[in-house]
Amino acid sequence: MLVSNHARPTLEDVAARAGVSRATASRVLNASPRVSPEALEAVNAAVHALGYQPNRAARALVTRRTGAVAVVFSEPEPKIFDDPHFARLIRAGARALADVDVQMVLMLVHSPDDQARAHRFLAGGHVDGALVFAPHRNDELVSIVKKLPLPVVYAGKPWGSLRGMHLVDNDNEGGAVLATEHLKSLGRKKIVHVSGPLDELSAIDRLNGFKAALSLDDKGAARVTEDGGFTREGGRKAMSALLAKVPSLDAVFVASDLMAAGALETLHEAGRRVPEDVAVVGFDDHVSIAEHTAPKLTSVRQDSDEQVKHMVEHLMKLLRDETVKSKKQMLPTVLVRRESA
Amino acid sequence: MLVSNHARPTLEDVAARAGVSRATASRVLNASPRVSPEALEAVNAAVHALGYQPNRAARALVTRRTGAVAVVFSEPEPKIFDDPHFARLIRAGARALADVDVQMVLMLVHSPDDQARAHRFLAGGHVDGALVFAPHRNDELVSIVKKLPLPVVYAGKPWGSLRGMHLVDNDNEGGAVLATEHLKSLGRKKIVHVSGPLDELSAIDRLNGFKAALSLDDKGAARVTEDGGFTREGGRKAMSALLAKVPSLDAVFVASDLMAAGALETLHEAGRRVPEDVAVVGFDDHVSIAEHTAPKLTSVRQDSDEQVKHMVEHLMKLLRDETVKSKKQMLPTVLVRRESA
DNA sequence: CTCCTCGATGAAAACCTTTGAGTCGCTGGT
DNA sequence: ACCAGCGACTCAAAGGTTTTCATCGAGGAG
Repeated sequence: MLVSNHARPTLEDVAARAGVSRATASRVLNASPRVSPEALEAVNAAVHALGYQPNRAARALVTRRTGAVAVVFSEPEPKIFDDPHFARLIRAGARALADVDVQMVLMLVHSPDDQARAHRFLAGGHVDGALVFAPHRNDELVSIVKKLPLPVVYAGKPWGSLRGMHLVDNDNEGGAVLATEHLKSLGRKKIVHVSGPLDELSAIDRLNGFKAALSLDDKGAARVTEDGGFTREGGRKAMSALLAKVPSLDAVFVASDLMAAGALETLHEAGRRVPEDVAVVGFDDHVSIAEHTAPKLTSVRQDSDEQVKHMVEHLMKLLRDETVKSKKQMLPTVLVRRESA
Repeated sequence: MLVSNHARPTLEDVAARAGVSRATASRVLNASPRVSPEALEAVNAAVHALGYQPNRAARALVTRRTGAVAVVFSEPEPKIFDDPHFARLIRAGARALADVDVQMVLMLVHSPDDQARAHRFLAGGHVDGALVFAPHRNDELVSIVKKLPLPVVYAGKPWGSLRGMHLVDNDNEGGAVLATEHLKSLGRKKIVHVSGPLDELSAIDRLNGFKAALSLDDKGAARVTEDGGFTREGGRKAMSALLAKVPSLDAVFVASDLMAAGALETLHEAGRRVPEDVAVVGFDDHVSIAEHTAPKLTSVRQDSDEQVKHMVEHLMKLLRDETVKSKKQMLPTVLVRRESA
């Protein structure tokens, strides 16, 4: 009976061993309610004994479902991937998708070439849906993806019209308000801001929160804000510029931890003590950064794991039920106090 | 998710439009030599006109090939993923696999649970092969993967017997020799070493290179070496310990850039000037780190992009021809001089 | 002119699963 | 006794591609 034939067992084999038809075996595997307890048990036993694993291709062929989803990062500046934020998102995606037993197909798109490839791939029906990370202004990829008849969930707000889109965003503006209010509550009077690149909506939202908390108009904000480009080096430079523009500053809200790390270095070199002379609040709460700066960084936490988990959850809902309507989900942010403010 | 408007064209449609049979159309797509020039052109035209894309599932069903390969990172300490090295490898993998038009299925395994899942997945025939990154000693995953009838290429030497394995390694030992010789050539007399965790062979190889260049035995090496765990924080601590153990040190070879960044901070705090008092050489040549330390870091370059590219190439060879024999490939390393040594 | 060879092509089987339609044996109502 | 209804199952038809084998026609050798 036990044939150690190295060919993988098929559903037919399972059915034969369980003494039922292929159809019944299939129904057991798909948890159909219309099977008797005996059949169910017999089939399960056979599956176990044979170590049966459904053939994904055959299943995909008939269900027209691939059991895979694409995770797409659109980012013209490949070096930004050095940001630990990126690693965190990938990690979260891998985990969340594995949990629901779907394959994660990772796509990194930088060049127009990559865009074309992504277009071909996504249009080719190789995946059931996609998670898209495309933070930049006027990203061609978003227009491409929008036209596809493919369920997509975005991370954050992509640039452009949001009509009919599904997305899970962090409350960037709220978090920025939190940070700024905290600095105010410490009695700081000259609060400045290192922003992210203003072609990303998350950076704009954070800037807006900063402005709102201080009741600043555009002009006022411009006087106390510098763009740090979401890089460590950018954070250094922006901080230098701010020290020059506003020598009397006593607090700074930095729109990312990576930039904050750079800003701290600049402040240190300039002889300003943190938090005594200058209070600093970051954004992201990247433990691997925030816990290792000197002093440890107070930061606004956005839970990327949670964000990705929600994205996956929502995409699965979309895949099950085509009629889910457009939905924008907003995740709360919270201030984590450490030593820098 | 298919839209009723435009059902995707099948090979049948292409054949009809080109006025040939499905078989011939298929032959064209698979670049079979046995088709007439006219047929070839007609089919290509039809493919283009219809925007035809082969159905992957159907193809997989008959060829018993999935067109996907797994990229597996086995790493008990999830936080290590914050290392930019990880991001770089993923990026390189995504690119290299996309170039040969195969899907990359990313698997991150931390826990025994993850191992079980990976086992099921890899044994389930869901991929044609795997690229495995498993640097740690006695990694259970390696034993699991070894038993699978699945073509696998390893990154670096996994722990244990290498019989019959395919791998692409960097010349860690040679690079370490390079670094140490360079420090010697600068006239440094008291050279110490911050190693990686000694449950990784790459760390051991680098340590061995260091020992070889200085003709040290185990005892001698122990006196001038500290384990920095491949983390920034570990680098700081190891450097402190070394300063205590060998106050007169005038050079240090650090087994990774991330650790070197930490070591530089410690040296700075201790008032040692780099490179005047202490010369520092890192390993990895991570531009995003090495270019942004103060002073800029001299480092041993290992080209991860190249490594991954070779891994993919070799795996593809394995997939085409089952009879390729076991092969260990070694990639050269080279010293990149900047300011720190 | 016939017989062969050979290259290009087509018909059809095979890959493995899901699923709608049909079958079978019971129960319970009339 | 009969029939409707029902639950549990089986049959067999897709689903789109590759590949083997047979066929067909043309051209060369005899």
